[in-house]
Amino acid sequence: MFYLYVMKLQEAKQQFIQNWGALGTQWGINRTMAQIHALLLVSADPLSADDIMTQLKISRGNVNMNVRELLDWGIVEKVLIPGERKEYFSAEKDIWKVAMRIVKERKRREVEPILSALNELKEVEGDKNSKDVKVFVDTIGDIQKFANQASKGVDGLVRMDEHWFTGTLLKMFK
Amino acid sequence: MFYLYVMKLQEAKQQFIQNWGALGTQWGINRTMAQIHALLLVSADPLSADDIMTQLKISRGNVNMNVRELLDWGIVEKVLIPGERKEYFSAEKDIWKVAMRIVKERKRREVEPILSALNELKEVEGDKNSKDVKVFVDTIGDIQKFANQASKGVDGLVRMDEHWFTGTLLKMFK
DNA sequence: ATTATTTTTCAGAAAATTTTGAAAGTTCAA
DNA sequence: TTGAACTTTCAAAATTTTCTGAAAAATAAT
Repeated sequence: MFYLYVMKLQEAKQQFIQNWGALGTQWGINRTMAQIHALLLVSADPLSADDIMTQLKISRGNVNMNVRELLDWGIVEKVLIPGERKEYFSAEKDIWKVAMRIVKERKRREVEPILSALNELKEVEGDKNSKDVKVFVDTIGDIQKFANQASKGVDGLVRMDEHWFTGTLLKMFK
Repeated sequence: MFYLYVMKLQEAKQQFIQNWGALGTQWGINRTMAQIHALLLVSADPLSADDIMTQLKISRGNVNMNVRELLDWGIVEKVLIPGERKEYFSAEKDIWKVAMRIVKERKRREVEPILSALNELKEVEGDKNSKDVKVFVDTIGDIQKFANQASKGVDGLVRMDEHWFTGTLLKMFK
């Protein structure tokens, strides 16, 4: 009876980890990183590198690399257990915070660099009456305006979150 | 003099296409697809498969495959030019509409399937007082609630857009 | 029908990304 | 110090994704 129950939970976890990994892939996040995140999300207690290796059947190097990345994203943290030599890891469980972090980081790492690159492109020389030049300058301009606006929207959301969002709005999700 | 001007525009376009391709990659969209999209975005007139092949230096098969995908996403359309045998393609230039489409499609194709998969995972058998089971069920539940809420948010935005958003809010971006 | 033009398909090749595992590096207790 | 326990690094290997190009299929003109 106990055995049956353990099997079912493990099965469900496994299923979730696979799904999460596949979703990550489609969003440009490497499969293993998403799987480690999923594993930590559904683990009641922090896990060591060895635990992760065993559960996901992946190498030590792979665990190390991807855990470091998750720490960088700020959605997993190192947990030191008194009297233990090993490092343990646990994931932020508040899914709103996780989403916030990801959006914020992607903006910072990916959107902002591109935006500043686009800035330079507005200085195209040439006849402003040429259809080609006009379409180019307009398109770049529109993308910039859009991205800047979206960027501000994200900032607003994050700022709000830091005040009362988690306490108030999150309750709507519960 | 004319030559100089053409060079600069071409250079700027090239730059934009490369940037857009790189950004796409990081977001799980294949590089070529993003590049074709970028090329069409900054082209005043519709382009044929041959035009795209030449400008991006890629094969016919590659063009065909990725243009089909862009058509599927609904952000590029086929343009038939009277008296011409070839098919031409042009991109939706309203960047708000493009963003809307992408968000909507990603939701439909990627988020919804995962959500329904998560549904099945809530039926984990076992002692509801076990810490492991509790953490698992809670986490899955929170993700579902969050994703459902976000999903509704997207729907709302899309529905609004179909009424007055493009006409009204878009002006804020211009 | 026949032929010319254009589009689609898809197996194999190429490129890009991810993973491994062993060696090097750290850290800490004795 | 030494060495055991643990973490990090990174070149090479494995895997996954993307691309090519030629052949097949479709389409339209003659």
